Amino acid sequence: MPTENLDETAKQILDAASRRFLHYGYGKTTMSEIAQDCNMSTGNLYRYFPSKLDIAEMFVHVLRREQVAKLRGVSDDQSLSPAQKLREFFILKCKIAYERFHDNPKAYELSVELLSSRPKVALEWEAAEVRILSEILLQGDAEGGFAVDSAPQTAKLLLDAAYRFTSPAIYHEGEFDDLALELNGVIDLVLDGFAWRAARRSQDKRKTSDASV
Amino acid sequence: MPTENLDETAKQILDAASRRFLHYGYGKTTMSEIAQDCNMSTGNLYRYFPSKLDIAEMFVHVLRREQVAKLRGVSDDQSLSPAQKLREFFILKCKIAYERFHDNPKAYELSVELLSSRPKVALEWEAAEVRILSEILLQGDAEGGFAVDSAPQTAKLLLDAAYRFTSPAIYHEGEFDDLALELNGVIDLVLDGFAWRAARRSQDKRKTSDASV
DNA sequence: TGATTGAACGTTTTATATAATGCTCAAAAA
DNA sequence: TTTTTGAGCATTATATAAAACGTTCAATCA
Repeated sequence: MPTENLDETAKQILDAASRRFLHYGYGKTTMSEIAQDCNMSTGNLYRYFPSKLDIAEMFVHVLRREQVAKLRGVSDDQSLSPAQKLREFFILKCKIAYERFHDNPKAYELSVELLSSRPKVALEWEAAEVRILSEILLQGDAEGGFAVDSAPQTAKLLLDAAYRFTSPAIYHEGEFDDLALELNGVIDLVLDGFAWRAARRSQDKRKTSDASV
Repeated sequence: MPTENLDETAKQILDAASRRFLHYGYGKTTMSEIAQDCNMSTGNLYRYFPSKLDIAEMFVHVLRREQVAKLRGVSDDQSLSPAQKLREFFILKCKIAYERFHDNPKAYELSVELLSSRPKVALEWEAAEVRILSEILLQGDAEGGFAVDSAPQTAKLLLDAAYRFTSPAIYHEGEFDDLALELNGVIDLVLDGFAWRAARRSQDKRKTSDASV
């Protein structure tokens, strides 16, 4: 579902719809308004998008791509250790969720509406994050700082543990810094868990090589 | 806010209200229905409870006391190690949230309504769990399996990490066993984190005692 | 032929009028 | 005096009518 493959007209529709979604929200923008903005009839919209909800899905898809790109940026940052990447990944994810909610309530509302009508989208989003996290975990495993059996499974586990801080569905009254502080506490503990497993693994190895001698 | 201190009449009111809350939900039971069940007028209800919401608060307070008692039972079980207690605590909390949602939607709905009108109640509930968890953590610290600096702070951290599995606000479509499996994965990692900290602490101690020689 | 239109259809949302509810308090009962 | 009552008030919920909306498709246009 890439934005690039879109027809020129489809892009125009998406653009007009996006402006209205951001300003007035999903429920308060009508198909005829979008059509008017594009100087066309409502019927013609359906030649480019199957439904209004599909326009919304494409809209959040664009937003989401920016987020995933940022998260991938953390994973690709060569100056960070795997442990630092893990921390930065979750702090950034937390920040994205926090700001989305506080700075852009319309986009937030739209995401909620979409996820309730299209649950599969949430699974795709999670899969994208699991992929990025898995890379970080495998790097940590290779360099010896972590010990990870199944990277995707462990990635999912980490997403679960950070859920409280990163879910857009949870309203946070306090400041972001307070939230980040608590999240860092969880990450500290998780990293210590990985450290323990890495230590145990190298200990096991030593035993095995001793036995084989 | 103990149930024992209640007037005989107040107990009768709470009893009648509880039956209706469970059967029809909070919104669908009226003060006049409660009054009828107690053979009294609506006005008289207000001599024993300040408002309908306060009856509801007392109702969930009773339910909640049972839950906290169960959780405390885990903490008091002498046959379990601190690590086992930690695991059982969260699995039980997860089970309570899961069953409340699936088996008793009316009570669930009531809790949601109460917590949105009375946010302080949620803080009290958390405080109760932090107290129980802190005891477990301190025991683990004393016996050497864990290393905990601030027990209440660490307890809150653990509640955060398990939020996804234990929050009544999150709907879970799958089976409980699947949920528990994932939760166990998080607990495994957390326990390894404690083990690492305990190992580091004893290592530091050795160094310190070496230096003092 | 391929693209576009806009009236028409069933559904959803909104506006409104009506009923019901939570709660108070002066009066009555105990 | 203390307890209870129930009509009355302001607010909330419900029912209903009207408007608006998403979507379709036969007709029109390029």
